[in-house]
Amino acid sequence: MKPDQATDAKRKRAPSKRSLATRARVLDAAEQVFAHRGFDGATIRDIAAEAGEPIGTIHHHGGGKEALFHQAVARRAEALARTRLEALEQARGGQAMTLHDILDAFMRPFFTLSAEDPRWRDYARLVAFVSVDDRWRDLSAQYFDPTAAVFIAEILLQLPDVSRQQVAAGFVFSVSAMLALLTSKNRIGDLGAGDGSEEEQIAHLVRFCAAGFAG
Amino acid sequence: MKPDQATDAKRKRAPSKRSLATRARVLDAAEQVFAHRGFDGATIRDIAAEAGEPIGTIHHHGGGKEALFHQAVARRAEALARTRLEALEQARGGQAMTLHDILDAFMRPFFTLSAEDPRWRDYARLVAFVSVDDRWRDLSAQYFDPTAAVFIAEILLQLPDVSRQQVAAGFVFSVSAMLALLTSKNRIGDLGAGDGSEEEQIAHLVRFCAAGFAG
DNA sequence: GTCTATATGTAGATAGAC
DNA sequence: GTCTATCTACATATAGAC
Repeated sequence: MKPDQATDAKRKRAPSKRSLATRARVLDAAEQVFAHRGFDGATIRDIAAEAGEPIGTIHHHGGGKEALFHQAVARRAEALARTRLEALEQARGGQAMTLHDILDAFMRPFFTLSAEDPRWRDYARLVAFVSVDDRWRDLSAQYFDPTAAVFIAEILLQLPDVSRQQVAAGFVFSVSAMLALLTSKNRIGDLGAGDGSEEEQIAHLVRFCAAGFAG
Repeated sequence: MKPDQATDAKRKRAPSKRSLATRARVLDAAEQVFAHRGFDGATIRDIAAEAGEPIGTIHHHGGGKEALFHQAVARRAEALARTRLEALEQARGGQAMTLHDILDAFMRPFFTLSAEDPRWRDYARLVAFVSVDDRWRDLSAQYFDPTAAVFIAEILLQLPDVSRQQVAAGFVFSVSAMLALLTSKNRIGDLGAGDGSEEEQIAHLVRFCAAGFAG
C-alpha cells in the first residue's frame, strides 16, 4: 500500500499542485476582503472577483462563507504564534530577560512580518475585526489565547507582586494598543501630524506597555 | 410670529411628543443592534423588531440604514464629550493637575455613564466598531477627534519633553485600551480568571496609561 | 405620523456540464 | 478541479392606504 494514498475513507488523496495554488489564491483574496469589510460586509462574489476565480471555486475550497473566514484567520495564526514563541526563546537566551524583552518578543514579530509581506498587514486588520466582535470569541480563544497564556505567565515571573488579573488586563490593553498601531496608522497621523519611522513607533509601543505594566 | 413655528421653509414644525418618543425608541434599538452586530450584520428588520415598530417607521425616522447609523453614533457623542470636558475643568480646579488626572477625566466618564445606564455600554461597543473600520473614519473624526485634540494638548503641557507624535500615539493606545476594557470584559476574564471590582479595573487602566506616557 | 404591501436588487448556495 | 447557470431567501427601500 502506497503512503499518501490512504484507503482510509476519511482521507482524501493529496491535492494537486494546481489545486493548492488555487486554494492559496482563494485564501489570499478572502483575507484581503474580510480584512477590509469585515465578515458581514464581505461577499463571496467580492472574494471571487479578487481571486480571479469563479464563485463556485470559492465555495469548493472554502466550504461556505463562515468556514472560509475561519480558515483565513487560522492560516497565519500558527506561523504568528511560532514566530512569537521563537522570539521569546531567543530573549530567554540572553541572560536577564526583562519585561521589555518579553513584550518586544510578543509584539515585534507582527510588525516584522508585515514589513516583509503586506498581506500580514491585512491579517492584522482581520484580527482586529475578530477582537472587536464577540461573535468570534471562540476563534480568538482557539488561535490566540494559548500564546497569550504563555506570555502572561512569563510576565508574571517578572512581576511577582502583581496579581494575575492585573497582568491579564495589562496584556489585553497591550494587545489592543498593538492592533491599533498595526491597523490605524491614519488615525494616529490625523491626531498628531507626521509620524516617525515605523521602528520608532514599535519601540514607543513596547516602551509604553512595559512602563504601563511596571507602573 | 411665534417662535418655534418658523415660516422658514427649511424648518419643520416641532415634532409631537409621541413622535419624539418613537424616535428615541428607534435610536435605542438601532444602537443596540448595531452595537452587537456591526453595521453590515445588522438589518433594518432586526432594529424594527427590537424597537417594536414596523419597518416603515424605522425608515421614516432614520432616513435609511446609513443615516440611522450616523445618528446612533452622533446621539451620545455630544453628551460624552461634554462630560469629559467638564471632568477636565474640574481637574483644572484642583491645583497641580497631573497626567493621571487628565487621563482620568477622559476615561472615567464613559464608565460612570455605563454604570448609570447600560445603553452606554452598548454605545461603547458601537464606538469600538467605528474605531476598527476605516469606512467610518470620518465619523470618528467628526465626533471624537475634537475632544481628543483638547486632551492631547493638555497632556503635552504636562510632558514638555515628549513630541506631539508620541503623545498622539500614546493617546491612541490609551483609547484602544479603554475600549477593550469597556467592551471585552469576557476576554480579560478568560485570560486572567476572576476580575476585581470595576472601580479597580478603571483605576488600573488609568494608572497603566499614565505610566505608559511617563515611561 | 404610522403601518402594509410590494418593488427591486443581491446575497449565499448548489446542480450539473465540462 | 473548474466553471456556468440558477434557485431560494432576504436585504433595503418606497408607494400609498390609513
